[in-house]
Amino acid sequence: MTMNAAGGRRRPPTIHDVAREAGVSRGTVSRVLNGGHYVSPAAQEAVNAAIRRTGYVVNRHARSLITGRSDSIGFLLTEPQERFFEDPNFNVLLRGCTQALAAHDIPLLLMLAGTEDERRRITRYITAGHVDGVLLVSSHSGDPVAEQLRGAGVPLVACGKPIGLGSKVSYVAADDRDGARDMVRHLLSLGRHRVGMVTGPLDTPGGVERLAGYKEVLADAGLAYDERLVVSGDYSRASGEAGAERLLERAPDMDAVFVASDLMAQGVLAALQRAGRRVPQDVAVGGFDDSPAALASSPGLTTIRQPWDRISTEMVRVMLAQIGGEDPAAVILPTELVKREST
Amino acid sequence: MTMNAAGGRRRPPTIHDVAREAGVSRGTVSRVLNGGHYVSPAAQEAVNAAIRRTGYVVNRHARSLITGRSDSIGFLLTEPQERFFEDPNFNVLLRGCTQALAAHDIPLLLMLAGTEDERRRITRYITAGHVDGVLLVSSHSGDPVAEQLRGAGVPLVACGKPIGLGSKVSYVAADDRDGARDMVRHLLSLGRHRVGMVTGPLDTPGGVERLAGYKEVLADAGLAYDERLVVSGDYSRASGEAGAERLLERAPDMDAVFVASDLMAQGVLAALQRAGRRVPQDVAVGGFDDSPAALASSPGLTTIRQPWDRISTEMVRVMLAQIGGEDPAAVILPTELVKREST
DNA sequence: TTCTCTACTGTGAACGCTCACAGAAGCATG
DNA sequence: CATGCTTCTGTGAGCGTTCACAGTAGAGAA
Repeated sequence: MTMNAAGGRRRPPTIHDVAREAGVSRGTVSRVLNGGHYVSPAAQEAVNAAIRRTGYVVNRHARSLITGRSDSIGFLLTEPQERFFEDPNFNVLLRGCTQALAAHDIPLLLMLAGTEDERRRITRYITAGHVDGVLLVSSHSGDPVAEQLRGAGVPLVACGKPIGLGSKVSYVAADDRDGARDMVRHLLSLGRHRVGMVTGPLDTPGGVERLAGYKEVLADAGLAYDERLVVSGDYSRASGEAGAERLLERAPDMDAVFVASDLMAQGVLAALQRAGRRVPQDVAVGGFDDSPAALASSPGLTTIRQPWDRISTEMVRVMLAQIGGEDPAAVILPTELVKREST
Repeated sequence: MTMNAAGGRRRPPTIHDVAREAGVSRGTVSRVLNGGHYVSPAAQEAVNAAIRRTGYVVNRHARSLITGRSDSIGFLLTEPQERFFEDPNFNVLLRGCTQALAAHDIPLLLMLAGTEDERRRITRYITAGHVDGVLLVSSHSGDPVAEQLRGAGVPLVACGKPIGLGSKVSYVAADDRDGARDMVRHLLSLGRHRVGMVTGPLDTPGGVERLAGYKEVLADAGLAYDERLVVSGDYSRASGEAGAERLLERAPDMDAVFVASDLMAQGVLAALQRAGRRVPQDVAVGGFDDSPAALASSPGLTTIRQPWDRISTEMVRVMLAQIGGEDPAAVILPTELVKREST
């Protein structure tokens, strides 16, 4: 007596029911479901109406069984878990990818590889063909998981240029060097001459490139490279704090600092404030990422925006193209300077 | 000439291949795969050896097609996206659930419902039976998605007690009231008498319960409830900051404050420092959650630990029990006071 | 012996879909 | 009128499992 939904849990309609309802064959319904080529408008309409009437939704398992595709893709994070807990960039990227995939009706399977055990399990899961491809986030070089997946022929799209994986793996990245140049030019344009830098880890392309941009602009401006003005961190807040302390010690006359991530920049701000330096009056601070952390810090952080939305949509686009048989591709996206109160 | 992995992409072994290799029938292999009841030790061993030799992994789609289960479960977050970006608690919970599910070889599908459009899409996806159950994170009351899912009979386990969903939905929560009592007792034990509070949103059970605990302890200690000492926030950092400012204005003699989340407590610390109050000397600050934010703040935040690991494993346990046919259950877990430098 | 019971094993029939193929209909071309 | 081409449609087979059922063998009871 009640509607379908309540209690009963009756068997859901199949493609067969839809075909009968629409007065056509299974084949025609299937064709409508998959793009509608070679289907007459009349049949098209009849099938769509029948689908609406019956409330039919495709059984993905039956489809996958025959197509061999799972129509789902994995999001694999091989960073240590503390970084996942600390850095909101992951959340932004995760949300972007989830959304971009949802537009194609593809679910995202979350895979977090912290321990060695997890790495093994996840590798096995992926190489078993349970996902069609993997969106990879792993900044450090020599990632064994990525290497294995690539070897197994799993479509892979990395966020940021992966080190040591050859040209066979696609990636989407922001233009790190150009962004760094913009920021350092901005700092110089404020009349600062003692510009320090807290770099990212130098075994990552991002870390190297942002440092390269810094050096280039200094050279162009005729300023000598002073190694007392450069320390390196690991993108964590704590390393930013420690870095700033070292800089203040080694170069007390520093009047600006370019920090390779917003999270580290938060640490830098804290260290500067503790040391009694005013930001931006005494020391101007520029970050990188435009992560939510940049807005949350006080004063608001001037930073280089990574176009996270475009990065995630591009990752998904490249992934789908690759699953469709295209060759791996590299996409570099432009960054943008966002001025706030810290400079 | 090369091993299976490279280039070739040959057809993976099926249960049939394993059966032939082991000299038994498909049925026997299937029985070994599913728990091994009614299988002789000899056959058991032969099948396992054959599986190892062939590198067989089950085709989940074929299995799902016949069992009707998807063997995957969704993690649904209906919070606004800013909260997802700001609050590391979500990451902790997400990781916990991913891990707990992985132990059962069940993938986690991430579902983020920000816009109305996404809500619809996700609801359709879930009610279509593409997941076996949903782990739900949505603190606010009257969540229409949750209501619909419950109506459709989808197994649901919420994190935190859901409002307005009747008793038909399982949940796992920390003992908010007891945790709040512990914290306020701790603050009083330091000799403070003017203890303020920044509450969570009062349309959430967590918000209400933590406030109730605060009131209880004050009453037990014979202290009058002073409404100038209580402001409410929305768990965001910014609301903590604003709350602290209001408290300082309305009750300048405040010597301690209990903040209903660590994130808000970060904001409170910032506001206090800006107002020139020393923590903990002038004002002691206690948070709630023991989120990564508590460790990152300076001074380190005394807080009430929510047992995130147990919360996530319990959520998964209850979920699997429910899928297995058991009734919805409520689990309340004890909290723990973690002392750091802010008190 | 014969029967029953338990422990184990094999087999056919689904599950709901897509794909390849065959065929029909309509229309232009030889 | 046959032929070919294009557009559309229906049908059978099969994807890799699990499940129900039938059947076998061996042990113990009648």
